[in-house]
Amino acid sequence: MSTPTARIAELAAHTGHVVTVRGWVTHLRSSGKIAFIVMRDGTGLLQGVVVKNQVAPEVWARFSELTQEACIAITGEAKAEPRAPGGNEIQVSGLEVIGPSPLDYPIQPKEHGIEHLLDHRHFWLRSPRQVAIAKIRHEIEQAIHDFFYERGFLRVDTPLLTAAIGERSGLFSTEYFDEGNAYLAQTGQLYGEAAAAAFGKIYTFGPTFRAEKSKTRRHLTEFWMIEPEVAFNDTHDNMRLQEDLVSFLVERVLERRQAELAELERDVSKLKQVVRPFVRLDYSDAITLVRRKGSSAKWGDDLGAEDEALIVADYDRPVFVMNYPKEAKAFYMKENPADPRTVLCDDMLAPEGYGEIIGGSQREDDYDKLLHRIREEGLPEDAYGWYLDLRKYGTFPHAGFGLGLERTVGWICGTPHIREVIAFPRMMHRLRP
RNA sequence: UGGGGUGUAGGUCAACUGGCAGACCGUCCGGCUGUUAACCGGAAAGUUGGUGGUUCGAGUCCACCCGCCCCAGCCA
Repeated sequence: MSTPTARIAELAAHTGHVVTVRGWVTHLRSSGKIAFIVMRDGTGLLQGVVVKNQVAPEVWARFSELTQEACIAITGEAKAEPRAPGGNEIQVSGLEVIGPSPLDYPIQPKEHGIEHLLDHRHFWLRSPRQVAIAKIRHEIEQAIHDFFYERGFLRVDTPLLTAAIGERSGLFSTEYFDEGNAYLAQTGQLYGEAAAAAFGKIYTFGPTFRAEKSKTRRHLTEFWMIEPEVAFNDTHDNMRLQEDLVSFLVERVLERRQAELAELERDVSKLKQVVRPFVRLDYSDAITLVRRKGSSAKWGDDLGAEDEALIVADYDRPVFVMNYPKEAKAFYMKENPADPRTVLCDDMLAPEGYGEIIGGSQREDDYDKLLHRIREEGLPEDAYGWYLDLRKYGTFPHAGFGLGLERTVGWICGTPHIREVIAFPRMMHRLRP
C-alpha cells in the first residue's frame, strides 16, 4: 500500500506508473467481462477500466457493488487515452470503496427543474457546470484581491451587525442584548469612508443583506459586495478605477479560465469586446435616448430595468450612466456643482442585459449639506453622528463604489440566473440547504 | 406587493372536445470484452399539490387554499 496518490489533473506526470486516485463515481458501464468506471475528484474526469480476467475476483465483484456517487479509490497504471472521458485512463488493478452511496441519489446526468436542483444544492455543486462556475468565481475573487493589493489598497473588514444605518431598503433584524435591535449590514460603505481617512485607499469584501422581496434573476437576499473607497478621488477618478477593475477581471478570466468558459459554452467574443474606455452617458442624455426609443421615462425618474436594456442595447461594452437627479439617489452622494439638481454618481450597466453591476459616487464632504440631506430624507440624525463627524474633523474629498460580485460573476459566466453563482443562495423562498 | 405561468411515476414531460394514467431517463433482474448520457430483453414504480363543487364520469371544468417559476418594483 505504498502506491503514490494523485489528483486527476496531475495524472500526466504519472503516465506508465501505478497510482491511486480517489474520487466519486459519476458513471458506470459494464459489458459482462469489461467494465468502465468514470469518476471525478474536482480537478477532472478519469476513466477506470476493469477487465474481468485480468483482476482478482474480489475486485471484479466489488465493481458490481459500485453506484453513482460512491466514493472510491482506484489503483492501476495511468495512461493517456483519447477514448476516455477527460482523456485520462487507469487500468484498474485495485478498487476500494471508501464511502458507499445508496441507489436513490437525486441528481442524474439528465435535465432537472430548478426547484429540484436547489433543493439538492449540496449535491448539485458536484456537477461539472457548477464546478466550472465556482472556479470562475474563485478566479474573480482572487483577481479582485490582486488588483487592489497591487495598487496599494488596504482591505478593511466592516461589521455585519450594525445599528440602523445605511440605505433605506429592507433590513433583517435580530435582538441584540440590551442594545435593542441589530441589523444585518446592507453595505460597508459608511465604515469604508471612515477607514479611507485612516488608510487612504481601502476596499471591503464581504456579504451584505437585503430584506427585499425581490424575485428576479438579478437578486439575492444575501450577496457579496466589494466596496473600494479612495481619499482624494473625484467622480472621474472613481469611474476610471471602476473600468480598470472590471476590464482586469474579464481579461483575467479569459486568460486563466478558458476551460471553464468552454464548459459553460460562454460566447467569449462578447467578453473580448470589454475594453476601456467604457461608454459614458450623462443621465439627461440617457433619458433622451430611452425616450427616443419609446420609453415613457421622464427627467427625474430612476431608470427601470427596461430603460437599462434600451441603453445597453446600443453598445458592446459596459455603460456608465452618470449624474442622476438627487431624489433618485442616496443621501450621501455629493451635489454636482455644475447642476445642483443632480449628484456626482454613476451606475455601471453590464452588457447582454445583466443590469447594474456597480453603483458608485463621490461622497458629500460638506458637513452642512450632508446634514441637510439627512434631515431631508427624514433619517435618524443621532444614528449618523459619527458619520457626520468625518466631515467635521478633517473632511476630505473621496469617492467609492460597490461592485456586486454575483452579478459580475453571472455576467462573465453567462448564467441565466445569479443563484447559480453562489454556493448556497439565499432568496426570499430559499433558506436551505 | 402587482401581472403572467405552472404543479401528473425518483427525474423530465405527454394525455385531443370531460371518457381505461402514458413515454423517455433512472432503478431492479438477465445478456454482452472498448463503452462515451453504451446497447439488447424483461420488471417494478402513481392519493395527477390540497379541499370542496359541477357531472353518469374530472388529470382535464369551477371556487378556495398551498408550493414553485418568470416579469416588474427595490437595488448590487
